[in-house]
Amino acid sequence: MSTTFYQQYPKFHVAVDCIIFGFNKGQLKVLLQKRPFEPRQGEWSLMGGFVNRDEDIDDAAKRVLRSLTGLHDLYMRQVGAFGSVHRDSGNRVVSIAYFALVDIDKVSSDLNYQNAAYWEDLENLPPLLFDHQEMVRKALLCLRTLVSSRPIGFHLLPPLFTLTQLQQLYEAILGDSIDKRNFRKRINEMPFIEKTEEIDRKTSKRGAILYRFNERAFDEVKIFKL
Amino acid sequence: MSTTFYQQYPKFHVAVDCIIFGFNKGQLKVLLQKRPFEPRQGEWSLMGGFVNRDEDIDDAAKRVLRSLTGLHDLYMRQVGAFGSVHRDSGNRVVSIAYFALVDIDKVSSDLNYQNAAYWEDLENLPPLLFDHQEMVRKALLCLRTLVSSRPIGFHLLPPLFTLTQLQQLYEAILGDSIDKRNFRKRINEMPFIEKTEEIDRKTSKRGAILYRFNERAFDEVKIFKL
DNA sequence: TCAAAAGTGTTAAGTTTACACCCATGA
DNA sequence: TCATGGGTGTAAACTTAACACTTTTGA
Repeated sequence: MSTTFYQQYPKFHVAVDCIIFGFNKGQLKVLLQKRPFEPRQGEWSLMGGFVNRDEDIDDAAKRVLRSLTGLHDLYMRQVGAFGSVHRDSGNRVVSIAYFALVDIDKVSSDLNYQNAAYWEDLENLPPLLFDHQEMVRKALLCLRTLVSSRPIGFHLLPPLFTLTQLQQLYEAILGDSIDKRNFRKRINEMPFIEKTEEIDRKTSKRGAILYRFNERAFDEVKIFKL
Repeated sequence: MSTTFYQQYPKFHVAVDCIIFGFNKGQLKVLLQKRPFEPRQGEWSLMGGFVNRDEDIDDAAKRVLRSLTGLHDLYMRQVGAFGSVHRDSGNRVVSIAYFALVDIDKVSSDLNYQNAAYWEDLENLPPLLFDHQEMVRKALLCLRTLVSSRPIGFHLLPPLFTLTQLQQLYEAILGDSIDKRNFRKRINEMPFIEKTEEIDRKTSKRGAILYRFNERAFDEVKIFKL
């Protein structure tokens, strides 16, 4: 029987840990949790969970993300596996890190409250449990690489956004300032970023034009370009 | 006791699978193995192994790589975790894929023979076991991204190499042809690629200058640039 | 009326691409 | 002597970077 051969090898707990990025007031944020169980209860950590017996690891990540945000569809990518022997002081756990991008306004604050989860500025994170700091670092690298080649930033913004918001988002992700005119010129060349009729008056007296990401138009560009 | 909390969760076999890239005669190659055990014994697969109880996952990958190549120091990077429920038909196994770059001449052919391992052209791979095809695809994407931003190609070449070899290597990795003069111009601007006094006469009557990668010079460039 | 954010083009610098011939040598 | 792979520079196209003032309006 085939399982016999496998059975001589050790088994491990397998977990997922999620780096949930949000964006608000020009700041990139990460959703952190006060760890609700021992060991090291109360320390700041990423939201995680163990993989279930009949669950794909990606589905485990989706489940954890859903349980903390209430969101069913969100942008999520694997960052990598973390498997040092002593990375978790409780027991041997191999953990797969995922990052997710969410519209911070759509996240359920009830669920955040129930899970003792809080948005913290990426620039000013508290010390984190285990290797979670390293997971965040790698997730940010992943995000930077992706955002430079694909329009995924929209997942961090509300459906309608101003160009100033979009620019601040890119600056926050890339950690560098961008020339306003050059930025707007580039955006103007992207047919999938559409001007709307709406005006935002929250952040300026004059008001700023609201834009929208048109996924359909983006897919068309892809067809012709790739 | 802290382990109590963890114990309610399931455990899984955790494996590593290695995509070992080599380069010979203008072709990128992958080292494949005839799977030596059931289930699906005899099918083409990547070289893999289970993670040991007190072993980091990276160390497990190094061990597997060493057992098949005889090499202790090789360039290796994690590709990602693969964890679909039914990816392995033998049992539930979460597998972490790693790719490695080796100088094909330094690989022990005795060990290859003992492990029923063979170099196959990347362009012309046989059907592979489980999700190994997908692992190779992701590894190649990883490799392309890395090779475009860092000088890691040297790990696939002998210590001394000609510019033609180097160009063919880049062409094989990127899957695109490169203009010879533009390529050489770029290489010339890299102080860490050093001309030597040696001439290679294997591939041409006239002979070609052999070059060498100077890691120390590369590190100096890094210090000033980063 | 003024403070605060929105919006708008041009030029220079740098990078990338395209392209064709001579060289050295062993067979 | 000729076939084979090695080696070399320039100009055009394109991309990126630098830069400053006017507009609108609520307080």
